[in-house]
Amino acid sequence: MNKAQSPATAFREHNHQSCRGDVLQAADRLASEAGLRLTPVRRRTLEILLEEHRALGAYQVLDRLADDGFGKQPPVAYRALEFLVENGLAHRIGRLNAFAACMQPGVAHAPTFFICSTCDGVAETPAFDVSDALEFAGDQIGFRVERMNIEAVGTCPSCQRDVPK
Amino acid sequence: MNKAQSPATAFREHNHQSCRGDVLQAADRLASEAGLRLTPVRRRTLEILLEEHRALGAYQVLDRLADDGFGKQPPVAYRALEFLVENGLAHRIGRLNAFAACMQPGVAHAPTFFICSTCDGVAETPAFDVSDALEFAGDQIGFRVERMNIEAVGTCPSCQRDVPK
DNA sequence: TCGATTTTGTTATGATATAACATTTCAAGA
DNA sequence: TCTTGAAATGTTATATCATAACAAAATCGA
Repeated sequence: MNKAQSPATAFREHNHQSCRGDVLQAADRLASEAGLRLTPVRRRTLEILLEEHRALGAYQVLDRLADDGFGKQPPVAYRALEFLVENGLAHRIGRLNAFAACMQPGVAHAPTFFICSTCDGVAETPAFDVSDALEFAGDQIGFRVERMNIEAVGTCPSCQRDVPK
Repeated sequence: MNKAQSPATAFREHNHQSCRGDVLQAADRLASEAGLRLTPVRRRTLEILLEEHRALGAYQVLDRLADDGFGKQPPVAYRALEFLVENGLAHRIGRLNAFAACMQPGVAHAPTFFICSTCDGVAETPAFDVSDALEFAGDQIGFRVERMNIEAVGTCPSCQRDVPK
């Protein structure tokens, strides 16, 4: 497990330069292996999501894409984001109507997010227990689970320190 | 545990008339105990959500409220829905930008939803394992969980029968 | 009853998302 | 290498979801 894959890197001091690079590299590898077309807009979109450990709205992404000379209309961003989500390179966070890069690309997992309501930081952890439990709960009622969305809103360690309740 | 509270009633044959009544009754009791003002718009909004085991968008709710002589503008619905959500009588489903009545009002729980992508049915189950696991995962990284949102999208038992994969 | 507070309603606007279609790019087979 | 169909990109236009700001009415306690 590399640095980018260890749990909750987002909320800890880390070399973000390399964390970002790791994910991007994994995405490139994945793309060439799976025959995905990680085109310039798509790759740039992923880079944008990776710039910070935060979820970005589609229009924030769009602004940056436009700055870089890509199209200026909403579908440009939505399509790139949709591609990334469908191919497991990013996740949509329902609670925020926003998107975040996947920190474990290629590793099968149900995305589990911890969203800090103070700093808007987003951490993604493997949390297999959680997804297993949800899958099991589905089985119990005969529900075939296809996708899951697990989100916790609260306060991250660093924001707890800043304003100690 | 009454009928309305048993897991995944939504996906089973049941007397919806009474299931609805049970929840409404529990809401009334809760309101008088906690001093909540379950006013006409708010109560009607809850009734509307209870009419089917589906999540409704705010504008769908608004249309029905308007038909009943309440205000015709978005804030009317959003405010009533917000009140219900804040007081645990309804939940917002991020994935759908929609709202569903809480089927276990007054019972402390993290809402766990099973959303059928075929029929749009929504079941809420207690699934304590899931929320416990999520809470635990939060502890591990020092994240203080305040609210959670757990959603699974897939196919409900009855829709699996109709179109057997 | 009076005054403060909450609730309801309105207008106006902001934020998020997609449909439909034209143009360009790309990759695979002839 | 040329052709051609599919995929990707870009545009316009519009749909859908959500809230800010303020006025009027209802409610509740002193």
